[in-house]
Amino acid sequence: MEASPSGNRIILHIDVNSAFLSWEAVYRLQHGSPIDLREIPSVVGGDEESRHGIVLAKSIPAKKYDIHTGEVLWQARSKCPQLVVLPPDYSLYIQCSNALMDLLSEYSPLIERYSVDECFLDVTQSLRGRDPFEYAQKISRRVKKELGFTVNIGVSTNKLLAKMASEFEKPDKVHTLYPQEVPKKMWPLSVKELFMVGRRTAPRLYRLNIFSIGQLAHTDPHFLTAHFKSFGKVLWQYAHGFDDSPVNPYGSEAKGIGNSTTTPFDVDNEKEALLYVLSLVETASARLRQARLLARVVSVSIRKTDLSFFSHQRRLLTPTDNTESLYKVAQSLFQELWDGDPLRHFGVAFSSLCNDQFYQTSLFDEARLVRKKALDSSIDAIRLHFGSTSVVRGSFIHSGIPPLTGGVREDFPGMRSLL
DNA sequence: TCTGGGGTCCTAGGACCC
DNA sequence: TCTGGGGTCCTAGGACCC
Repeated sequence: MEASPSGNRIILHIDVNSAFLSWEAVYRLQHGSPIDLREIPSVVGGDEESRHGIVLAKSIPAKKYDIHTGEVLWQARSKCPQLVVLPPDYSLYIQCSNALMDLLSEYSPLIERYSVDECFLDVTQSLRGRDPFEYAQKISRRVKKELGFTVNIGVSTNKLLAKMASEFEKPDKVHTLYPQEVPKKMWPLSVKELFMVGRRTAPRLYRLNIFSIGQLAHTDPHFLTAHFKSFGKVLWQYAHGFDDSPVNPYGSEAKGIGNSTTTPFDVDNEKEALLYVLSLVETASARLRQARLLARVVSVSIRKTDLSFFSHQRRLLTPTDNTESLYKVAQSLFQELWDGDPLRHFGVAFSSLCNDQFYQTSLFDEARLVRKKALDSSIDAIRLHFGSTSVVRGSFIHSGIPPLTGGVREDFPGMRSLL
């Protein structure tokens, strides 16, 4: 293994243009639809009836109507009455995502899947003297030809700059953002365009008279740490384009597994609320077992009708993956958390995970635990073979509440908020 | 007319220990 | 009659990413 002549890495960031929407468009074209959704104002959006009605992805024509991802659908429609709204089809998106990752892995084994529609590729060793920009263009053309959708590719010497570069002009574009190009290409941008500057940090920076990424880069880092603590240093480094995080092909181990849901109607009684908590524990604990992990921390979260958010968590004496044990903790957490106000959202999450090979139990309750474990495995196996609704707890029958809430999906590495 | 669901990381404050 | 200081662990909340 030899380093590139300059000692620099070459990193690509590949980002599918309007991923969910492009994938829907390609699928429909392949199935005989005369319309390319990418060419008309269209969005993929959740179901409004059940209060999931937000924009998940938008076409470029929809963007011209000032429609944003995350916006509520009725608002998007008021901006564009002829807007076409499609329901999401996650299994299709996973297939498209996998196809893309398979194709890209041919260009380097150092591929890190950052989300369902984004990845980093370290091509330092695979370039063999070729020009990185042309190499990226070649990859991009092949994706378009073989998979039917377009990507943006950012080219640079680290992940941060590659990611910033892929955000430049869209769609179907390759951009470079090498360190020497930072003053010209990145510093003029608004500070809100910088990775990690979100809806809360941007206004705080404006109040400090910092409006462009260049101004942020030229701010005394001590001044930034005084205002933002350790995050101030991150902001300053990112504004300069400094980042030495590696492309990690295996992703890091999961730190937490959780499921949450917004309910179709406000929940105002404990019985119904606990059924939602149970249905989330069922799916989240099945994911835990599937990943062969045990949890030491259980947390329960709720959102009230005014969208205020609360959570309680508890550390267990012994890690477990047992549905019943986890539910008991979740139940008590919910009871100490809830003050009786109507709720619109529930969440259950497990963290402080450890490998299930070291499952240790006291002799006292070993027999009980073995039985519980056997029950979980049988139920998991039956659900796997006969469908997720083949075994349902009696308490859910006629309750109007789905017995399993939240997906037991193929595991994607979680999104890192830092690179 | 209220905004999904999956994550990661950081921080403040309190408990507790020596 | 007055309670210092350092360290660790835990919890709740808040920021960010897609």
